[in-house]
Amino acid sequence: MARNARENKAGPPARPRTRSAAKPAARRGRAADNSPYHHGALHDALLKAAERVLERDGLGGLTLRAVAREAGVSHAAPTHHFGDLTGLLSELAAIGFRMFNAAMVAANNSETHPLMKGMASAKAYVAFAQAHPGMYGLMFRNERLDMTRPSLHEAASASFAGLARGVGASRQEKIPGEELEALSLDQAAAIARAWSLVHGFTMLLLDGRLKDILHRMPEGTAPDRLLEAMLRSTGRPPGG
Amino acid sequence: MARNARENKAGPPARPRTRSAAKPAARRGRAADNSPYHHGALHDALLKAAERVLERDGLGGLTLRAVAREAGVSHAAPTHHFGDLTGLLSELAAIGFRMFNAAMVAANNSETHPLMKGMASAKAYVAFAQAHPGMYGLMFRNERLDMTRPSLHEAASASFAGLARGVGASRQEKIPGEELEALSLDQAAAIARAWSLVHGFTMLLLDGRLKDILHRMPEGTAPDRLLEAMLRSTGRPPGG
DNA sequence: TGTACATCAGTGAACGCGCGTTCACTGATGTAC
DNA sequence: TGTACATCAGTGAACGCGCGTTCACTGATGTAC
Repeated sequence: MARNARENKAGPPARPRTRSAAKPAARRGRAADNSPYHHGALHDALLKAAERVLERDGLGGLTLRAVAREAGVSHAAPTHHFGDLTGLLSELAAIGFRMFNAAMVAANNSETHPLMKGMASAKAYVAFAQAHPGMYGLMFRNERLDMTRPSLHEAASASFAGLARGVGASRQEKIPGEELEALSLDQAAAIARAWSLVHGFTMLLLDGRLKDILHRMPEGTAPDRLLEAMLRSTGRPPGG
Repeated sequence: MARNARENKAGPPARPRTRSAAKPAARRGRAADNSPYHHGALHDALLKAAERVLERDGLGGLTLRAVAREAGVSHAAPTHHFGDLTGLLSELAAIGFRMFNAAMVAANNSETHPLMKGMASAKAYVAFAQAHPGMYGLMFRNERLDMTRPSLHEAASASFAGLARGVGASRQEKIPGEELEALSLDQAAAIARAWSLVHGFTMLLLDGRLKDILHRMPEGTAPDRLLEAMLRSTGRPPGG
C-alpha cells in the first residue's frame, strides 16, 4: 500500500537508523550551531516561544509544531513537556493571568481615590489587552483551555477575586472575592457591570468594531479617550 | 515516489473514469436515493447546512468539506458557489446580521417607553446570542470574514445603525446612524457604553465566565435576572 | 415537434499541506560503588 | 579518581487524518433553429 513519507520528501527514502560514524557528534542535521543535545531549560523556552507565536500568528497559528519550530527543537519535544496542545495552552494562559494580575495590582496601587482607582484599572485592563492581544484572546476566549489545571485555575481565580475586590473598593464596601462566598444581587450586578463594560470594550476594540465610532469622532480620538468618556458617563439620558 | 491517495482507501486503486454501462444512471455511488444530479437550490441549501454545522460543531468545525457533507453533496460543490471558505462564512454572517436586525427591531417595537425599549433590546440581544451562539461568534469575532463583501457590509452597517438609533432614542435625541456622519464625544460614549455592556455580558456569558457570579447569587439566578439588575444599576457606589 | 448545441451545476479523483501522536532510538547527565 | 549503569531529554521517521484546491469529466437544462 506504499504509505507516504512526507517528512523526507527530497532525501534518500529510508536512511538507516545508525548514523554515519564519520559525522561529528555535535553536528546532527539540526542548525549548524553548537547547541547541545539537551536544552537545559526547554520548558520555559517553549512557553516563551509559544507566546511569540501567539502574538505573531494568532491563536490559529499556535500549534505544537509551530512552537517547536520557534524554539528550534524537534517537533516532538513539546509533547514531552506538555502532553498535548491543551496542556501547553493552559500553562501559557496561566502565565498570562499572572501578568494580567500584576498589571491590575500596579494600576490599583497607582491611585488613592476610589474612583480614580477604578479608572486606572480600566485603562490598565484595556492597555494589557492591546499590548498582548493574542494572550488576552487565549485567556478570555477559552477555546481550548483546561480550566481544571491547578496552575490555570488558581491564576484565573485570583484574577476574578481581584476584580471583585476592586469593584468592592470603588463601592466602598467589601465584596467577597474568594470562592464559595455569596453575593447579593446588587454586588453581583456591580461586578458584572464593570467586567462586561471593560471586557466588551476590549473585545470590540481588538476586533476592530469600534473603528466606525472612532472615525466619526472629533479629530481621530484615541481609544483611551473614548474609554474614559464611556466610563465617566452615567448611561442615562442627558436630562435625567 | 508513490503519492498517496486517501480518498479511495479501500476501493480499487484506479477505477477507470468511464462508468460501468450496466449501472443505472440514477444510482451513482452517492446515497442510494433518487436525488437528481442537479440540486436546484444548492446555494441556499449550503447556507442552511453551514448554519447547522456552525451551531453543532462551532466555528472550528465549519469547513467547506463539512458543509458539503451536511448538505449531502460532493465536497467540491461549495467552492463552485462561494469561491472559498471566507466567501461562505461572509454570506452566512450576512444572514446572521439580518436575523439579528429583525430581532432587534421586533424588541424595540414591543415597548413604547424609551427606557423599556432599551431594556427589551438588551434582552433580545442576549437572547439572540444564546439562541445562536455559533452565529453570534461568527458575526462578532470576525475571524475570517470579508467585511468588504457588499451583502455583509450592508447587513453589518444596518445593525450598527440600528444600535445607534436605539441609543439615541433612549437619550431622546437623534443620533446619526448612517455612515460618514459625525458623532459628539457624548454620543460616541453613549453608544460605546451600551454596546460594550451588552456585548461584554454576552461574550462572558457564552464563554462561561459568569458561572462563578451566577452560582454565588441567591438561589440560582438566571442570566436574564443578572442582566436586568446590571442594566438598572448606575455603576456608582450605593451612597453616591 | 424535433434536434443540435452551448451552458451550467455537480462529481470524484488526485495533489500537497500541516497537524497531533507514536515509537525506537540517541546522547547527556547523574548516581552508586 | 574512575567506571558501570539507570534515567532522562530530545530526535527523526513514520502514520493517519482532514483540509482547500484543482481538474477533467458528466449529466441536466435551456435555447436556437
